[in-house]
Amino acid sequence: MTSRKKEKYHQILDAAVKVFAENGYHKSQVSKIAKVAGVADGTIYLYFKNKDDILISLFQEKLGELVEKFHTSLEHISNAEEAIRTICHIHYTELEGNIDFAYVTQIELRQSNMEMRVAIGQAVKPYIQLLESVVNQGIKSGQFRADLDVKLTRLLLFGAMDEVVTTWLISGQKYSLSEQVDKSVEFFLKGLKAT
Amino acid sequence: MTSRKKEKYHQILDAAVKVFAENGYHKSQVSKIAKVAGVADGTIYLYFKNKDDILISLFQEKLGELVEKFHTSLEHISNAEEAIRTICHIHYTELEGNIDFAYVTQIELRQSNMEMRVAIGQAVKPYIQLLESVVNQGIKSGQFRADLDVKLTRLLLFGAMDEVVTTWLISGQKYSLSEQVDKSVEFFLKGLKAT
Amino acid sequence: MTSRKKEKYHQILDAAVKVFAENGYHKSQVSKIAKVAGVADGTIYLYFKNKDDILISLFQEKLGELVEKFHTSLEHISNAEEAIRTICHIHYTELEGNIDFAYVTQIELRQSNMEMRVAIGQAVKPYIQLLESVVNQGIKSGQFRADLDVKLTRLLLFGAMDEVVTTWLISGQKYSLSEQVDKSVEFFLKGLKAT
Amino acid sequence: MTSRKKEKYHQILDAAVKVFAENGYHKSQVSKIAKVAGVADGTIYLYFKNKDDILISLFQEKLGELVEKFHTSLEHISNAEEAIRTICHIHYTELEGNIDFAYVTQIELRQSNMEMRVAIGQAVKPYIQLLESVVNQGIKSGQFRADLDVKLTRLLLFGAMDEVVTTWLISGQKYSLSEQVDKSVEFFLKGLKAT
DNA sequence: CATGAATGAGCCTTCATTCAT
DNA sequence: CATGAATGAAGGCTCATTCAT
Repeated sequence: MTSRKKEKYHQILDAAVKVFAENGYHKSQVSKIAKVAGVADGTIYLYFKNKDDILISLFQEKLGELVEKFHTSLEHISNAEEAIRTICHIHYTELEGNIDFAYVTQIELRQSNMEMRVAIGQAVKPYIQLLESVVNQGIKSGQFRADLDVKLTRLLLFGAMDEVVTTWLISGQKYSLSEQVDKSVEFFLKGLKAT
Repeated sequence: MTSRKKEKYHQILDAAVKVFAENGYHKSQVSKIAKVAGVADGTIYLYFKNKDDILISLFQEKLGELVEKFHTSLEHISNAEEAIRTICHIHYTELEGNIDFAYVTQIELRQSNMEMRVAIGQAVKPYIQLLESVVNQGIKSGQFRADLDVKLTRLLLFGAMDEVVTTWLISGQKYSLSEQVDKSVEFFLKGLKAT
Repeated sequence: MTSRKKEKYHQILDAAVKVFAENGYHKSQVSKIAKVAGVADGTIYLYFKNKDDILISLFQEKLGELVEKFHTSLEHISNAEEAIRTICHIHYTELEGNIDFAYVTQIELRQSNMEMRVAIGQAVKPYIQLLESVVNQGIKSGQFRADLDVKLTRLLLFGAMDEVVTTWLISGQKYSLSEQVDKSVEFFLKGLKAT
Repeated sequence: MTSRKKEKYHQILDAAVKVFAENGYHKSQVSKIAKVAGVADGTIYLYFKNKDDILISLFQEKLGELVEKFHTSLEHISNAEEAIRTICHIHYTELEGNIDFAYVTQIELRQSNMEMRVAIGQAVKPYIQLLESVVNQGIKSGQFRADLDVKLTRLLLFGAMDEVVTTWLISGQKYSLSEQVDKSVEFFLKGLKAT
């Protein structure tokens, strides 16, 4: 029973990614998602509160998986520099490898009202916190500057990577996103300064 | 004649900033903007092609002014480090000082379809190019690392600042944005590394 | 299921005849039709593509019924003169007996754009063809002149009857339309000439 | 002064024929007519009460000229048969030679509400009366049947010709309209009957 | 659990008309 | 007489959501 429920739940989410990515959030009708998912319109509302909820759930679900991946990959990495590199690598490659999800994340998800953004903020928090813990770890180990403002730094890191992904996406993915990892990480670690 | 035209044009844009900031783009009726601007609904369409055009024009107009400010402020600054600091300072303080515009820029503007994002991209370009020229100048002067990927770096800088502003905005502006300038700039210049 | 669907479909068409006849096509709001039909505005669009489609469907539906009547009545009539008389009789009496439909047919239907007129032309075709077949039959039987241009004649017949109906309608139906049958038919058969 | 007035009046009417014929009445903006006429929007309202009035005036004006032509041509024709032939000839050739006006007359003019149709009816009246007088004359001279219902006959004649023109127009003017004169007149004179 | 027909609120845009200049 | 910027009423259509089956 529960597994069947989950099954349909994921059917709908999978359909939603496709439809949102193809048409954009506002131009995606719930009925279209239902059609792609192979369920009736009304069935959507047995699994989701409303259309917004589909987008939020979609994001939470997928981001949850992603954060899972981050944690798994970082499990045996104690070196902060290496951790930063790993995070950036996963961030870029995962989105590069799943353009539909990337599209929803970088473009459609921003088409949200204030309430939704708060919900989305909650979903992103684990990732932001992951960044924070890595920075903290780096400071503790002496690899990173002790005077870093951790709360600010995590934003700067996330924002920088986020912008790179979005620009790559809007450009039409004309170049390799994963090839930007090394230079991005180098910027994070060494900054702009020559010395 | 032309000045009167411009007058009404700006009346409408000023009204639009307020209305968009207060209600969000999709929940802002054109008639509401007209009311706030003190013109008839139809008058809007003498100055703008449609609702989207209001948002785009608004952004272009205001961002144009902002880029103007950047250029003016940078005119007598040849030091690349100082230029980065100035840019970040203006970026943060201008948006901190004009929350309505910040809101439209950081939140509402993202609620746009692909076509609009392209138009917006065009408007942001001058700013991105400004960042690029500063980075180039820093490399040339030897202040910045010669191996920087300029195209990537400008995105990392912009994305980092952009995220800081958005997060500050969504947090409810509970802290000072302009106080983040120094630490942000330090991150840009020195990166994460301890040495 | 299907019968219920048909039910609502005809509910809407019946409402449309009334509303169009009373207010004219352009001054008839879809919402008014919905109200009279006892359905929600949106329901209209489950059965019709748009407002134009209502008018076209209405015409096709009703004219279809009418052509049916013509065929039924002509089934056992082999005499061409009698056939002409029957057609004219049905044409006048049916419209006289259904003023709302007559109004829509003679007045509102003409308020259509070129695209609609093409669709309408298609619907009228069976009737025009009926006229043609009767004329052909009359020629074959020797009752009608062999040198008649059939394609032209059918138009002259239709146009003449059509104008009589329209004029009667615009006059405010101050006289009996069906009483015009004999004289009309006599004109068709004998023309103007004295001999 | 008056002549100048008339000048602009006709400028506008000429523009209106073109614009109505090209776009249809409902899709023709007053501003478009003004543009084509080379006057300001507001100027239109110095010469016409409203948009409807343009169409009606246009029709009255042009039809007046046409009726004038009818009268001139019929001046020296005392033979009723010949008169019918002349009328049909002028009716077809004039409209064939002025497709814009034909379009407005046969298609756009029908896109009118009840009030307009009454006004139009008034304008057509002289033509209908002309037909009536010819029929009367034919009866008096013994050329036409004495038992003709004159009021009905004039409608049958007008309606028949009108339909021929409209069908020719909608067909895309693929054949010669003026070549239909002889057969049409023959139908009017001899009717359908063989003997 | 699932369906899908029905609902009905909501809004951008057009354009005939006016009137201050 | 002429202008044309400004007006503002008006309505077709969409689509998220519901609920009887």
